[in-house]
Amino acid sequence: MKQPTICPRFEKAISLLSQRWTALVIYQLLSGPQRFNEIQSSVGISGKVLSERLKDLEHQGVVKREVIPETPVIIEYSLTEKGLSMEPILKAIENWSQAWIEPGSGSAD
Amino acid sequence: MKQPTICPRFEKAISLLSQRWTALVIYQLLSGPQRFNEIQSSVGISGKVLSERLKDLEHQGVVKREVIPETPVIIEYSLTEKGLSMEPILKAIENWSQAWIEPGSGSAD
DNA sequence: TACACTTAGTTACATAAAGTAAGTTATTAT
DNA sequence: ATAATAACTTACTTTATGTAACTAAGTGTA
Repeated sequence: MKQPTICPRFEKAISLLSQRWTALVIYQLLSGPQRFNEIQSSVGISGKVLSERLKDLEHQGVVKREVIPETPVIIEYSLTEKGLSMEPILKAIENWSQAWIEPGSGSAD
Repeated sequence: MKQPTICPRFEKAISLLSQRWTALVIYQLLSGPQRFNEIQSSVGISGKVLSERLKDLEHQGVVKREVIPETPVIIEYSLTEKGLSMEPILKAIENWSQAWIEPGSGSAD
């Protein structure tokens, strides 16, 4: 049994961010709207999982999917207001990583 | 092929925080040194995974394990300086969750 | 001393999540 | 018509988590 000593809203936010790849995908989208393959190759995630994550993030109102009826049709993913508001979190992680993680070591991939 | 558009230090920090339970354990320890069972019951993690996480966090210099030779012997886990310096991250998540997550809904995990 | 209880784990086995790679549908370039 | 690209999906394998029982050391009680 879990007795939530911890705030359920906080837990929910954590469980969102603790999903593998989610934070990285959001971070990537922070630099602007992007297409599926763009995100996939810059983040290094498999198509399968990216597709899952994007759907999930869409349902949670963090990411917006737009079909742009250009020449062949472009599908563009971007952050919603909710997603953009996570920037301070990602920046905090970035700052911490600059201060405390040494670059050279182990396996990042 | 993956081309790391993303800073390896940042990725490393993310992969640390994206491990299930890790952020919650650190958050919990932010409120002070605690014992194994205390963390386990407040976070709602299994002993097996907690043990793994704690070892991992120790290796990464985030958590410190201390054996206190009191009456029966107490094993206390606490954050190192590196661990304490993650507070802004957790606070940012907390703030975001207060602003953007509604408490009542679905499945947290 | 024997029996039960607590702490701090570990072990074995079951289920869920991720990775890999090939396949799909639509469109476009040659 | 053939090959290529974008955006996914499907099938199958590997890894991570969950569950629950078990261990070792110490303590409390009768």
